[in-house]
Amino acid sequence: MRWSKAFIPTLKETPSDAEVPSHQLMLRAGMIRQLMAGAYTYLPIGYRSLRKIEQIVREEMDKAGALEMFMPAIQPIELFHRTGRKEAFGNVLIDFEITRRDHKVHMALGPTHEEVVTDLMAKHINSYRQLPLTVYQIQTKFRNEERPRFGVLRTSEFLMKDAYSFGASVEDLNAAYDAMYAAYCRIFTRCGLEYIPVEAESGPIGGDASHEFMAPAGNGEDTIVRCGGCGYAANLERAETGRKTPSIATSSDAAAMEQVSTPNAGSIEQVSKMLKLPATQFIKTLIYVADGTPVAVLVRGDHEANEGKIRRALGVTSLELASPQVIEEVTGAPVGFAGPVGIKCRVIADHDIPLISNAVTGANVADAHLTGVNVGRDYQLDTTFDLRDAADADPCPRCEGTLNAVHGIEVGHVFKLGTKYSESLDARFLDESEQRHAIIMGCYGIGVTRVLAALAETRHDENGLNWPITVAPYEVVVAPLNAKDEEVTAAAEKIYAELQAAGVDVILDDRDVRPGFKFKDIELIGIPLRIVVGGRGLKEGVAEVKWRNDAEPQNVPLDTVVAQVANMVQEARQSLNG
RNA sequence: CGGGACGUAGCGCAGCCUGGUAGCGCGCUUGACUGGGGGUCAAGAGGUCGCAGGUUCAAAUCCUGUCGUCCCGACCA
Repeated sequence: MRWSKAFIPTLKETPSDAEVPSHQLMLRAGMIRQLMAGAYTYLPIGYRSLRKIEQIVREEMDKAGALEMFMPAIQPIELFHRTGRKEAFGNVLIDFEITRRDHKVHMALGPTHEEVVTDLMAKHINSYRQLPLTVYQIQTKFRNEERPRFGVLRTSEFLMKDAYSFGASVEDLNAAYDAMYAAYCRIFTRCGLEYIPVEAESGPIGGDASHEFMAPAGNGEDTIVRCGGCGYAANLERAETGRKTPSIATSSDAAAMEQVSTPNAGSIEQVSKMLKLPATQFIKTLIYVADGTPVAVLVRGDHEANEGKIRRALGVTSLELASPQVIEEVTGAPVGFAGPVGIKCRVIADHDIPLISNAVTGANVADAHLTGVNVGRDYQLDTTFDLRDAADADPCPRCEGTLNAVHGIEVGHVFKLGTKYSESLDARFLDESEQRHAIIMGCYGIGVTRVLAALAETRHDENGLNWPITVAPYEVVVAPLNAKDEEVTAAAEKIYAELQAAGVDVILDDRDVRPGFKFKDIELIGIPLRIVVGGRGLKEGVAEVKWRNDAEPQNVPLDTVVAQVANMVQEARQSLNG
């Protein structure tokens, strides 16, 4: 490619609408432009990078035995009714009616394709002999995000690779899942993206039925915890902590319990400000209704209750926050003043609760709190549970290490679906003994556009982007410093042509602009390898070669520069592709 | 859906409070010079001030409504 013939509208200044680095830099580098909130055009160099990621995904999917196909983005709403996902998706589903002759057709833009593939397989799979089978596609997905944000990280229209496995047994499912998991690791490695596979919500099957692949990034929307010691990593909702039940005894410096007036202050934040005591000194008392019975759940004031853990600790199936009426019945006070002292229902507490001496709690009286509340004396506990979200610095559940909370961007998800869709869409097969079973499914997604954004988000410096060679829009740029100097341009043209012939993805910056201008653009876009041909070097018979990451260029003789660069590119590719 | 901010040239912004001539930087066009880190000089082009209504002799400016975009939160199979 010749830069003079390319369409790379770089920006010197940062558009004010862009907040996060990936958005700012991709905009500035001329890779994307916004059409409206949550919808972006990929300009030529942005699309080149996107397609390179796509190709890596494709190669690894094929290698893992998945078969590529292509399903419609428009889907009949009826399929979503059958699986109950019209309601589950709610407003996220983009659906509409169109008129065809004399009748209306109600359809949706696919937010994903479980319904479509399962329907397809329902019609074509009859026998266990046709299984197992994994298919995939790379296609645009549509979701009406309530709040699109962070540029290309969260959009209403995005490119996704979605794969679906169909098996006759749990063994089939596990094999497909493991193959996908391994392929994902290779994909992200080849893309040069740092990633952490984490245990995620397990869904209907339980166990290790779901993993998310997270790219650690400060602006990531998800929080995960990870142990530096053993590598345990999990989604915040799912993460266990290594905390144990402490000794439950009244503190030796327990103060007298006192009731204080806290008019109209029902939240921890308000009371904390009023009493000038930190939230860590508070016991948060949440009233839930568990399988029809009210239960008080105690967590420390600065912690978040985890409903999944509470449900498991209680061994119940239904759990929801109690209504104001129930709360009044149990506490004798309006919402906001509940506490464990004298409460009229079962109480369960998080491990951290007995450790709070002289705690502040609601008084179970309107507009009043208690201070100096101590376990054993003022309220009783037999044992404690892990009832809250994991937090930074919690002990690891698997080893002696410590958990660290990190933000991450979800770039992939593998999920053991089971028979949820095959049951509702009647996708069944006959086994060896003519028994009919629902096909056992798995689904596996990669946000292709998100991988690109995550790379931009994590690989940049003050000068611009810094792409891994496998994803960069061009691997190498050849920059003649003076377009009017015939010797310089001739030398650059020669290098450019020979690199092309050597199979290197190269762009020639043949624009008639000053050197500094070229350097800035090249660094902003983040082309990994730069070859500079200038009058100065030419006199000595050398060109300058510099990696985007290097501080200083190295001089390479003109007659070997092509061979050397081709070699460097080859090695860089290999270090990622393996 | 709750809270907040912003819409003025392609981009970044000033002007608005206190109504009267639409301005700056970058970018763009032409020419000359220049040629190793977004260069200099000169001459230019480019605007329904988001949109609609209202107040006024007069509205970018004041009032009302509306649309759009961004941020925080809720939500995210």
